[in-house]
Amino acid sequence: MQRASVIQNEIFHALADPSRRAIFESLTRGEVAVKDLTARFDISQPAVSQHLATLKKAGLVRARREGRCIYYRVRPSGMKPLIDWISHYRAFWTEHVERLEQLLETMDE
Amino acid sequence: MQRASVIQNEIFHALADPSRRAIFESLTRGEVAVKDLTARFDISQPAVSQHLATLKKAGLVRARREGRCIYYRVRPSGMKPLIDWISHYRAFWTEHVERLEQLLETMDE
DNA sequence: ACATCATATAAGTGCCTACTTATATATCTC
DNA sequence: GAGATATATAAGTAGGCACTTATATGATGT
Repeated sequence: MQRASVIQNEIFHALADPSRRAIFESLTRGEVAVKDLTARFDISQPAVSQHLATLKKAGLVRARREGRCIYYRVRPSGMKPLIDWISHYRAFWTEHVERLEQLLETMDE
Repeated sequence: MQRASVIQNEIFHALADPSRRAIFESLTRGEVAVKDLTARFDISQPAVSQHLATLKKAGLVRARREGRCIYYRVRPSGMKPLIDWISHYRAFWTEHVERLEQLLETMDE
């Protein structure tokens, strides 16, 4: 479980940054080249590359070179550790959320 | 959608820190007082309180005073923005993950 | 070979954050 | 009320991180 939590750290860290999450969300709509990502966001090209490197290290995206361009896309199984982390407490959510779904709002205050 | 993403920011930020995630995981096993959390982790009591304040601000936990102790517990509906964020790309996951569940490993390399 | 385009890496900088110690606030006991 | 316990807040600090500009690497076209 040590390895898993290290990966979880990297995934949570990668998704914690708004710019990185925005880039990731862009990629969920399909493969995008770095230059196109750079055009979409108001940060420099190196900043985009650095974010992509972080996402890649976390296993959330993959890269593919085609000529001069490098296309990034989401690596679907990369989300698994995040989903695993959530579903690790699935029993808890089930017990508290699903069963008392309609009462959640009143529970909050 | 602006409000939602602000909350998402706070949740991802809150869960990005390993200590904070460990504290949160402790709370999923039931209500715990601050002093007991302080005993469990190798950080100071103020550090624990600060982490709890961050989790609380993100809507992930709630506090209840009983005498001198303050008991923290998970706020179940606090996870909703995170689950919403993931399920926002549910179609994507469905397409790539669920349908090709057995092929994920081979897809990775 | 050279110029251009696309991306990554290096190096530097300012801000954020996670921690610390010290102190304030709140509750209980005597 | 005084002291003890439990927690929160204040203030300071060191390290990390997200950005920048500058430069290196790599591919294409002429």
